[in-house]
Order: sequence, then structure tokens, then C-alpha cells
Amino acid sequence: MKKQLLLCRENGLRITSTLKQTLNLLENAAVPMSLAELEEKITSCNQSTVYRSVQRLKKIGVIKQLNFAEQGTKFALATREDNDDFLICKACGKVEALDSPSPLNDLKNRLMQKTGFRGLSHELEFYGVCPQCV
Amino acid sequence: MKKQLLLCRENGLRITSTLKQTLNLLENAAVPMSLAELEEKITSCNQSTVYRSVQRLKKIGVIKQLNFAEQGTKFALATREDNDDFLICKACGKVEALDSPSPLNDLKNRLMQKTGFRGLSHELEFYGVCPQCV
DNA sequence: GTACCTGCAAAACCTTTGCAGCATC
DNA sequence: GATGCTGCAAAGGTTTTGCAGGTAC
Repeated sequence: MKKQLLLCRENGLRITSTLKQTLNLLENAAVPMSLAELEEKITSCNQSTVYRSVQRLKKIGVIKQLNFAEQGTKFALATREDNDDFLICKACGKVEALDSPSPLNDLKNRLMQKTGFRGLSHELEFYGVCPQCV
Repeated sequence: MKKQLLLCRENGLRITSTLKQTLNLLENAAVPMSLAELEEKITSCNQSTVYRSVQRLKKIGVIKQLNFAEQGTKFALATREDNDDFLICKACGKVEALDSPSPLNDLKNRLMQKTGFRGLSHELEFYGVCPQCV
């Protein structure tokens, strides 16, 4: 959390209550949160303030946006390069993060070599039906 | 293309001009298309008709919906289980499909074993900056 | 003839923005 | 005190839907 606030300051953001609450919520969330979920938890300000707070954090790279098929766009701290891998139930909508290290780093390196792309990051989702919904 | 039409028929869909055009466009597209792109090409009917056509095709599993960060949701034929891997330029927005076989099948099998999930499919995007935009 | 598809128009959603006043640094 | 943040309200953009008439089978 310290690190994020430092980054905010360096980028000229004011450390407001909304900003701190946003970071706290995302830090303690097991899975990414939607804008609506954030707005629901942060009641001390207007929804457009939460929206703008999230935009600023995204812009300076402190949080990242993820895009799920049915669940829509969600946000998470951008701390770790890994942990962009998710397992999602198509029936109940549950989203869980995979903790297993991504097997994609090799492929990523090969891709950069082969295609000339730079700065590759990835987003990976597995969709299926969880045991409870089978 | 025959296969898709058969599936449509089996699922009680009428084989209309809109439906055929939608399938043709997606079949010949190198990369997934957005609703707007489809509507732009299919001028013989109202945009809501294209929308509903796409929804029907998605519902019966003939096409699939993909979700990109900046490019939004797009659609593609659901023919091949592989080829759900994309390489996207964050600068110019270009989307290309990876032809290399996905290294995820092993992981997929292990995940099903470990988590009890069934029927796993996946969606994988690499984001970076392409050689032209560097 | 029946069940499905279409056009039109409006509703519903979610995201985004302008502007005047307020808070952080 | 300057610069960035906030509230409110409204605009924008896309996705969805109702209903009456038309079309594939």
C-alpha cells in the first residue's frame, strides 16, 4: 500500500479519502472488482468521483483493468505481473484467481523475438462450470 | 459453413439473409469483428436485426464472443477450440490471432483435475506494442 | 398456417464530461 | 494560493426490448 501511495504522489495525484478507500478495497479483494462494486462500498462520495479516481489510478499504472466475458470490466491492483490468470464459472459467475505460475513466460519471450512486439503483458481466462454448478 | 447452417437449422433458426451474411463475414474475417463492424457491412437490414442475429448464433454456440480491453467485445466463429489466443497492440489497436498451438492444454487438464471444473475453454490476450508503433 | 424474424423507436445501461465550488499540498 | 478533486446533472455510446407486420418453412 505504501508503494502505491508513493506512486500516486509522484504522479501528482492528491491523496484523498476516495483514493485511499479505492486502493484499500482493491488490495483486500481476492478477485478484481467492478466499478459498481467499488461505488457500492465507497459511500462517502459521488459515483463519478469513484469513476475518476479509478481512471487516474489506471492511468498511472497503479491498477489495471480486466475484461471478463459476462462479468464485464473489473479492476485490480497492478502489483504482480503474474496472477493475471482467472478461472470463471459460466453458470454462477464466480471468478477466482489462479495462483499457479503462468506457463506463458516462455511463450511471451518467444513471441517478442518472433513478432517484434515489446512490453508484452497478458490476460488469461478459463471458462467452465464449477463443481457446485455441475 | 455447411456445418454452421446445419447447426442453425437443428436449433430452429430460420436461414435468413442476415444470418448467412453474418456467418460469411465472420468466416472470412482474419480477426474477430465487433457488432458495429458487422452492422456496417450488412446494410440490407436494421442494426437491431444484426444484433439479434448475433445473439442467436452466440446462444447456440456457433459463434463466440471475445472481450478485448480497448477494442471491446467482438465475435468470431466458434469452430476451432484453439485460436483463441490473440496479440494486440496497445498503441494502434491492431488485433492478430496467434497461430501457434496454445500451450494451455496441459494446464487446462490439470486444472480440471485439481478444481473439478468441467468443460474448460479459454481466452488469452497478449498486449504489447507492435514493431510499427515502437 | 405457424413460428420465427424484422423494422422502428424507445428504454435501459454504463461510461464520460462540464462547470462551479472545495480540499490538498 | 495554485492545482487538482468533487458533486450534480446531463450527454454519449452501446446494448436491449416491445410490438406490429413480414417471412421462412
